[in-house]
Amino acid sequence: MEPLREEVDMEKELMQDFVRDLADFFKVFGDPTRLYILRLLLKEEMNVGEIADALEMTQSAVSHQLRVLRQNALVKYRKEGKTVYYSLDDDHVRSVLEQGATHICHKRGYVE
Amino acid sequence: MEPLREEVDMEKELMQDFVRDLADFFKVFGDPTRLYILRLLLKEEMNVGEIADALEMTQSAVSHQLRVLRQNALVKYRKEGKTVYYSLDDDHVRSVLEQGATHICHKRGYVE
DNA sequence: TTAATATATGAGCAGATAAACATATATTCA
DNA sequence: TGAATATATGTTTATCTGCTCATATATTAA
Repeated sequence: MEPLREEVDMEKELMQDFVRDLADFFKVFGDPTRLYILRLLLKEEMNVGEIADALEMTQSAVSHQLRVLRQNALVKYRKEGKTVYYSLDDDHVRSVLEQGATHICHKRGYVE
Repeated sequence: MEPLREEVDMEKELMQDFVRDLADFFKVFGDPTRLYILRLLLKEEMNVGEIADALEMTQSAVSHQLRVLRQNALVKYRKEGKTVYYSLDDDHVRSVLEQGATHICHKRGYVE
């Protein structure tokens, strides 16, 4: 049975939404500052000030990027008094970072 | 033994180069058009015209994006007469796409 | 060689984005 | 309550990016 015109359109739209979300997801990894932050959080939970100090960046810049990471569900946070501690949200984040790193290592010839 | 100042600087620079490369790598995945192209090439080798037709985009736009994919070693190509066939270069590309897709599926609640 | 076809590329523009700066909010402590 | 501290956010600006349009290159066929 042939699919209805509307079903085809619907499926196309769902696919487009998915691709847009996927692009947004990867876009988050596509900035050095955000990767530096994720790299820190890969090791341990940290608060905003510690991250800013470690990266020698302004608190504002770090906070803006943390928002991007939050909105895309790559990090989670907990509040303790005035301080906000951030950590990685999801093991997929770890996997994606590792896959990417592996690719770069191969490209650079660090590994066969 | 304490590392020399220069060694520390060197290591930092190498790390920064690595992070920059990694960001560039992910940036390539951070655009819907490029994901559409990769999605097509995931299934089969295609030439530029076929890709443009499939995506209903101009040949120029597709060609520009293929260059980005080429420069970042995500696709390879072979020439046959006037026609240039593109395909995925590397299995890491597949893995990264799958990891990303899995993340989105989880986020959307398609999978527990 | 000339025409036709497939692809690549340079220039320009409109929209997106990251950081700086200033300011707002929230929490603790005196 | 007011001051101090930690973080978040609105605005602006310089830079980057993806597309269009025009053009260049390469290959084939007449």
